[in-house]
Amino acid sequence: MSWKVIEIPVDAPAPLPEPRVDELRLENVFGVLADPLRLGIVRKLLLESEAFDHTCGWFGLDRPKSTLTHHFRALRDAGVIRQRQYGLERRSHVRVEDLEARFPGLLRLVVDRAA
Amino acid sequence: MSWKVIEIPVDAPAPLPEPRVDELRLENVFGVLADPLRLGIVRKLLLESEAFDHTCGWFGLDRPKSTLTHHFRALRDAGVIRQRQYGLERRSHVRVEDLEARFPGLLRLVVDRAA
DNA sequence: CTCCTTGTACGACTCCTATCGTACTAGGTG
DNA sequence: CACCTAGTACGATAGGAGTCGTACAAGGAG
Repeated sequence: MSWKVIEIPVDAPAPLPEPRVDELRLENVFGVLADPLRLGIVRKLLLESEAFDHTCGWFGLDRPKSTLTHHFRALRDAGVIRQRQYGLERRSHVRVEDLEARFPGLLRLVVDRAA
Repeated sequence: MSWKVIEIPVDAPAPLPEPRVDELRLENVFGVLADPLRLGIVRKLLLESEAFDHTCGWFGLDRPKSTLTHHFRALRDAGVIRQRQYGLERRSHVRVEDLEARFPGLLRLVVDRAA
């Protein structure tokens, strides 16, 4: 993998409910990535995230908060991102290792061909 | 590629209207493959097609004809399959080379993880 | 405590899409 | 010609998903 794998501190909050690796289904992942806004979110996370994960506000998306909640929830339900609650903020990062293990090469497609 | 690339005779009918390779968009391909029925169609074509392409009836899908027309059209509009009219029949095959050129590894995911 | 911030929950609205019945067209066969 | 067959076209329906406003909950700062 050419993108950075995020390292989570051991004392980080537990992830919010999410599907296990063996529960990931290709139809669901395809479905959730078929939306341009969500594809852009995942792509930005893969390309620009650095040492840690990010809040919804970091993406600079010009949409109401309730819309963003909807999309981040969809991404988490499909198993594409992992979310943790840090006080006020809910931070997200792509489940790179899980997705790569189950669907090798998928994230490469997202990074290369999202334009 | 491990699946068979179909060879079309030179005197075959022209393909029905379809997007060019450079018009293929990842969101559209993801969207069209997010449907379980369509994912199954593409997977079956990749795994079981032999020397030539196939009619709608070959798939043995227990759905009305109008439903099948709808799904095959969606696959063609997204650029996943190519269709040619042979007299009465309309035969389909996956655009393996085009998809592999634009989204390398995508079809591998479909074949391996459609269960 | 009060105020601000981050994000959720709920509901409404709209649009898209999957499904299917029916009617129809085109090509092939006798 | 009549008849069958593969598939389209059209329309109706129902369910799902994207969008968003509003109200609300929880954490942090003063």
